[in-house]
Amino acid sequence: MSARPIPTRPKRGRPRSGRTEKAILRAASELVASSGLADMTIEGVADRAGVGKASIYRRWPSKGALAFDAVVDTILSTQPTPDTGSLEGDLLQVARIWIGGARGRRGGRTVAGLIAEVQSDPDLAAAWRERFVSRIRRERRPIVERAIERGEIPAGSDPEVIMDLFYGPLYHRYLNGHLPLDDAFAKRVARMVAAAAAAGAAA
Amino acid sequence: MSARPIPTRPKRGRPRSGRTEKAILRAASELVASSGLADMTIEGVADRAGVGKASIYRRWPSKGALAFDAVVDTILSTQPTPDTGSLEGDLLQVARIWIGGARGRRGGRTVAGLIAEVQSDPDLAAAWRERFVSRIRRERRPIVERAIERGEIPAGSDPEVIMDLFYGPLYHRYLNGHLPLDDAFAKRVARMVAAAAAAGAAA
DNA sequence: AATTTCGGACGGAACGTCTCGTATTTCTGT
DNA sequence: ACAGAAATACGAGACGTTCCGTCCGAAATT
Repeated sequence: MSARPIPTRPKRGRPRSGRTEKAILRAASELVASSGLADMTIEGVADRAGVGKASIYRRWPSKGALAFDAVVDTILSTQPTPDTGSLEGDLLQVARIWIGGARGRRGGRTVAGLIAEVQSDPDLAAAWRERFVSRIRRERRPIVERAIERGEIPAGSDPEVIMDLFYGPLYHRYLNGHLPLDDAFAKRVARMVAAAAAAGAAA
Repeated sequence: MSARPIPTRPKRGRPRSGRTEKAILRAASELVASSGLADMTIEGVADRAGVGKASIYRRWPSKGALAFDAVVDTILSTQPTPDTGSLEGDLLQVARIWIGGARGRRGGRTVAGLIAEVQSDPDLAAAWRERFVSRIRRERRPIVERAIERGEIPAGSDPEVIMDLFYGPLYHRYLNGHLPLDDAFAKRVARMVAAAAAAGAAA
């Protein structure tokens, strides 16, 4: 699926050019940023990168896979895990960062485009889960664990359900756009999730 | 976007055939059910309906709009609003019905396909919000209102936030597929949302 | 010599537009 | 009242476009 930086035994023949790799990812990233993921095309990426299409298909199996690799690191690198001293405070912080991201990069539709892409491509869906969803949830897990250690919420609380209850509403408004994704919403979500967890409803 | 049953002044020329309209919607609906929304094509619909492509484009501006009209009524008609006597009971009932739907029709990916489609088409997104999201939320609103009347939750509780907190996690697992969408999850979501609302966190 | 790289050509699928000849309806002129 | 003209819809499908994913010959590198 993605480029493997595994240093394989040097084989015979001309080796792949690292320059080509970089140029493709860079071009794809730029095109997604300027035109949106839905309008990005493999041919467009090849032209901009000054590369043959075969060189792209040799490395990535589909448009979605390339877009994923071109974009996922940028998205992931922007969100640290806060430690404010309370569950609600941590959640609010994360929600604010998340909303900021959703408003930022190209109107924040990049992630929406990826989620859309993933709905009709099982392989890509697996990559999405493993390299994006699971990774973020793993990173945010200490928020719940610390809340348990502090005695804020019961020890048996399920971090997964708490994560779903927290991220679910954010993505819901983000993808449907039925109501604003603003700071007031961030506060309410953080407060409600913290309250539900404190009440032991996640146990 | 959709067929208007408004009795307009009869214009000159041959009127549109209601039979053609029905045939197109029926064919589109069948194709979505059998092949999935992503694989439905306008040409396929035209062939199956025994209709020219122009007759489709005369009525719907895009593939997404047609798919939406062909499918939305079927999805909406299957979900009554329960009244079990408690907020948590009502929410659990809705969650179970919702999950049942997500597992039912063609693996339940139809709604996922529509949400994906909507992410890159602003007009379709508006139709989605108005004719699907808002409609369901309007129908489910009594669940929250009754809970307020019963004194289960504070009078100032915001039904919209409660809806987001409830539906958000369901859609989150549905679209990402990172964890199972089962009855245990339904119970926990219902319990947590009810607990958060009872604690007055939605006020 | 072996093997992979490269840019680009190629065939295929689906899009959305357009034209054809025909059918159906309203409008206009007598 | 009636005939023709005008307008619009119809099914069928050709058309040009875009993009996909594969294939090809030549160049590059080991």
